[in-house]
Amino acid sequence: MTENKAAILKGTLDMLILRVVALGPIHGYAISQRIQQISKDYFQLQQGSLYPALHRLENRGWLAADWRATETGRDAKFYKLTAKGRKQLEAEMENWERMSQAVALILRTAQ
Amino acid sequence: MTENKAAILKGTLDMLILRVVALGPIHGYAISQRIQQISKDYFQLQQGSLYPALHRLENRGWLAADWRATETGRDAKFYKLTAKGRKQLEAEMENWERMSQAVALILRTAQ
DNA sequence: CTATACGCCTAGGAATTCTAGGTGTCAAGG
DNA sequence: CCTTGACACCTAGAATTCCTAGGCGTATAG
Repeated sequence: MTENKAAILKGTLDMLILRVVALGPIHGYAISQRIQQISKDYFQLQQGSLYPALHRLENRGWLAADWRATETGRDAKFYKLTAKGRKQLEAEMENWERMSQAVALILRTAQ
Repeated sequence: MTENKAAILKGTLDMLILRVVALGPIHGYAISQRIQQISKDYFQLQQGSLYPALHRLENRGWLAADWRATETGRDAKFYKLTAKGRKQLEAEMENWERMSQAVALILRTAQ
């Protein structure tokens, strides 16, 4: 039924966004393109997931935003990581490592 | 706030349960113990997550159950994998591999 | 006889992502 | 000129999943 689409695992999106923003100031629309590009088209982030997530991250003080013009002259909301956001990203990455190793333990348990 | 607990990533639980049941017929209570044990106490599966998940998997035809006695003489509901369940498990494991590799691409993007 | 482990269950809340809509600008092609 | 598509933002509500917090009953150890 729904096994065909590359949906994003719930709880992972925040980390992915923080990680991409950590590469340098970037606006929302470009974040989704970048995530898709870096993941070699595996992740296809929907706008209805993207923007609420960005507002959530901003409300929690992990991202800060300001409006600027893009290279092509359009207005866009550029995000950058706050100090809190950087700590959060580190924590989430560590947790991801431990979690995926725990999953690996279960998946690879021979018999 | 909630950064201390080893919550299970949403969407992962079904795969973990299917994988443990694939090791041989086992009842619900033992499944949660086994997941905790194999993951070296990383995952602590709550009963309020476990039993609804088991019913879900049974309804989808991935698990089949029957009541039997445990070694200690108690009644318990033993689950085993169906053919459909085995296919589902394989699909979910493949998907997990691809997904975690896509995450790794993003987390390890230099710069 | 009382606390703990075993073994099952449910209702409701919290959190996250997706579907499906909407707005407006600009550039390219017919 | 005019329509299509990419760009760039937004929201409401559905769907899903997991957790919290209860509940039931039996057996065993202290």
